[in-house]
Amino acid sequence: MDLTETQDLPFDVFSKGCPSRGTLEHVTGRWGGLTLGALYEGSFRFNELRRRVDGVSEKMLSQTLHALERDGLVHREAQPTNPPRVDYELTPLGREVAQRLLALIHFMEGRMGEVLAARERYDEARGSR
Amino acid sequence: MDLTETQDLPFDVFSKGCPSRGTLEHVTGRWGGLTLGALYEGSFRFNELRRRVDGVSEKMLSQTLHALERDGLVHREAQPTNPPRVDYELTPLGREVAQRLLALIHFMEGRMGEVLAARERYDEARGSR
DNA sequence: CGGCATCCGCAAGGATACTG
DNA sequence: CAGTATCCTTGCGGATGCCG
Repeated sequence: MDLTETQDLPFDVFSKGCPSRGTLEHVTGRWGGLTLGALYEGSFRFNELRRRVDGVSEKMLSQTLHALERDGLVHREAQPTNPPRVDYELTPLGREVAQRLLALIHFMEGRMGEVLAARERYDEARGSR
Repeated sequence: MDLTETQDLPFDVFSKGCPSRGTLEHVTGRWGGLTLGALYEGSFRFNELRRRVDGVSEKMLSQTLHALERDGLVHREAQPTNPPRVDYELTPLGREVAQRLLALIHFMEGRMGEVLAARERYDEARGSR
């Protein structure tokens, strides 16, 4: 698999107006990525997700889920019971996206030692400025 | 490779205070991802990069490059000539990160048809509201 | 050419209150 | 529980000007 090759696809994320850039931002955005990652482990209710994605506000989680649902990456299953119960899960497409995203996340987590070391070298070289 | 498994690493991006979340945001941020993607194709000068990453401002590109350099993902090679010449390229670590990021990007680009279709279904179902 | 310093508008996003 | 609505602050990010 040659990742170097610039494929001749109709959607090029490097072009300003391309809709793929918007979707990429939903996926890699501040909360989008963490939400997809959390949902990769299973189906969760709204407040369960909130606890899993540490730091997300109610508003942002709601907004993020709507965007991902609209892009066809997340499925929303609502039961009209009382009290209401709503479950979120990944669609097949969402699973494939999340898998690739987690590959990146786990890789980063595993190399944080190198990253932190690089930072120290950088900060030391430029001291305080 | 089981991506489901929650590894017992010292760095967990799902926790609020973890430094890995910051680095992930540099990588997946609005311009970070596109910059890494562009640099995957080779070494480039500042203004070459600006042209490749369509829409990025001078300030944001500069800021992005600094963050990535500090995290040890990008190497900056400056020649003290006149006029100055500065080349940017990925470090080995940066290459591995970019590769995983591009896997995600190219996958998304290839599935944009499905995404766009899902959006239409979503918007139609909820019509105007 | 390759930047940094500054100003500033605006939208992302947090806190809170309220609804079904 | 599962959200929506509203207010308000922060800081992202664009524009401009200047420097080595």
